[in-house]
Amino acid sequence: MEAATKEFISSTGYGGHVGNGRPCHENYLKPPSSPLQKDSRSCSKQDVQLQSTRVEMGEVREENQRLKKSLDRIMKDYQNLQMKFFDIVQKDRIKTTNNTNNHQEIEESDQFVSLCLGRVTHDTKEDKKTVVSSKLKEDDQAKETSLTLGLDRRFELSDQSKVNAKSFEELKKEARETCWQHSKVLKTKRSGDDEVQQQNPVKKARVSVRARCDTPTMNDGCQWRKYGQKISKSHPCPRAYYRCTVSPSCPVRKQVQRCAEDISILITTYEGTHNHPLPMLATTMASTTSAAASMLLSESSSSQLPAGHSSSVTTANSTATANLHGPDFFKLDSLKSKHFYLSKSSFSSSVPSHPTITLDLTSSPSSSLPRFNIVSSEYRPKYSSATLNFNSSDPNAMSWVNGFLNYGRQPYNKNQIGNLSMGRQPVEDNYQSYMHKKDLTPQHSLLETIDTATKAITVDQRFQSALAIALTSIIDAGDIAAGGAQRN
DNA sequence: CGCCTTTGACCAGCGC
DNA sequence: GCGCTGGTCAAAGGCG
Repeated sequence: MEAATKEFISSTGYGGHVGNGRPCHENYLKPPSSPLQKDSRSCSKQDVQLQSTRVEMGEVREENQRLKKSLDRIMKDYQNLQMKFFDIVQKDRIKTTNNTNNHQEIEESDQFVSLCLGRVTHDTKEDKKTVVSSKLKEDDQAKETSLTLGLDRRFELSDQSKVNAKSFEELKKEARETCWQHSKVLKTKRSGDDEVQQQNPVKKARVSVRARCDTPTMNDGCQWRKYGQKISKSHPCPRAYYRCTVSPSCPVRKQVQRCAEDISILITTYEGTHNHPLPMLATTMASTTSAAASMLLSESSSSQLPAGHSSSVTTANSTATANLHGPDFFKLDSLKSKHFYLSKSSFSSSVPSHPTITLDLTSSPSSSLPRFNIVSSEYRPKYSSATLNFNSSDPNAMSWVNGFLNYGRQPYNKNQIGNLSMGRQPVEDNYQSYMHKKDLTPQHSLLETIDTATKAITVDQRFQSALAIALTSIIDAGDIAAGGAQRN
């Protein structure tokens, strides 16, 4: 906060240093250089200037105090809103869970895919599945504090299948545990997966992230090892295949490819679920992709249901809600608002592929759309795909700078780049966007408060810079406190 | 020496 | 059945 104030002062030119770098009070306290005061007119002129500078300083101090107070208020409102929103989400989750249980009776062989990105508590499974083996429960408990990234396939088994749920899940688990440890074991695993595929031909859901990035890959906080590269005829840029190397058994993979139209845009596609703790940055990224995929999956499932039935992706949603913390909170829940982000008519396509959702984090000068709007969709049969657009002509748009995810306006201090400097303002914009769509009147006054503050912020660039630094310092402090600040 | 990237080969799925 | 394509393997070589 102090740093913000100082920066604000210096950037506004109201700084306490005048000309020679000495504090101004030193200037006007210093006796005139000439004891004879031969130029009394210039001296009085100086006095006037000093007086006016003093007055300005006083005004700036008051202004800074006001800004501090209003910033504090915004932060408190923000936290309150988080808590309220969390309550709403929990209630929604309970409702969805009930609907899902009803749905299970109707759609016996329905299958769904869920995401468990970020910090995950697996107890939500127990809410959904009536038949869960004790072994799996133990396994889930063991993983309760783990972090996962990627997409986790889950299968809603038919009643018949439920009878064999244990053996089925055990097969899956065994296959996962032995994954990539040995080539022969790998083939065993793949054959195991083949069994799964035969029973459930739906491919793994993917989350594709489009972002401007000047490095070969985006730094998403994870360690990756390149295991292949392909050049396709239809695409001028090669596609690189990476797998997560944080844990040898981690099944998560990603594909990285430059956009054909604009090679400055990097398209990263994630697939799979991390089975190991993740660094903070990766968790943040995971939450973002999780939210997107949750929406996709939610729509995918609901699109196959009769009207009136809610999505069967409650596992994904409830998992996601368990991860709510910080700015991701908004994204997760905003994305879950299917009424806003996806239309059911969108899901009709013709080319079979992985269900894929695209997060467009590129900033396009031609776009004036608000963030988190869908601008285009690449829908495929059975496996829905969608594109979320974070585009904006607004410089606050998210982007990858030097390989690091950067939310919001570029910080003045470039050292902050690696810290995922996710400014509150864009988050608040997202939140407002969501809230306006949902028309949640109880928080309306709070929204107005935030809206007013947001306008004030966006109008005054100097305040933006001061605020950005202040907020970044808060976030940094939080990261340090959490011991999770990861810089790669 | 271990880890990583590169790259040609291989395999499976899909369309014709 | 054939060819194309996406995805993966694994040997070879580079690098610290």
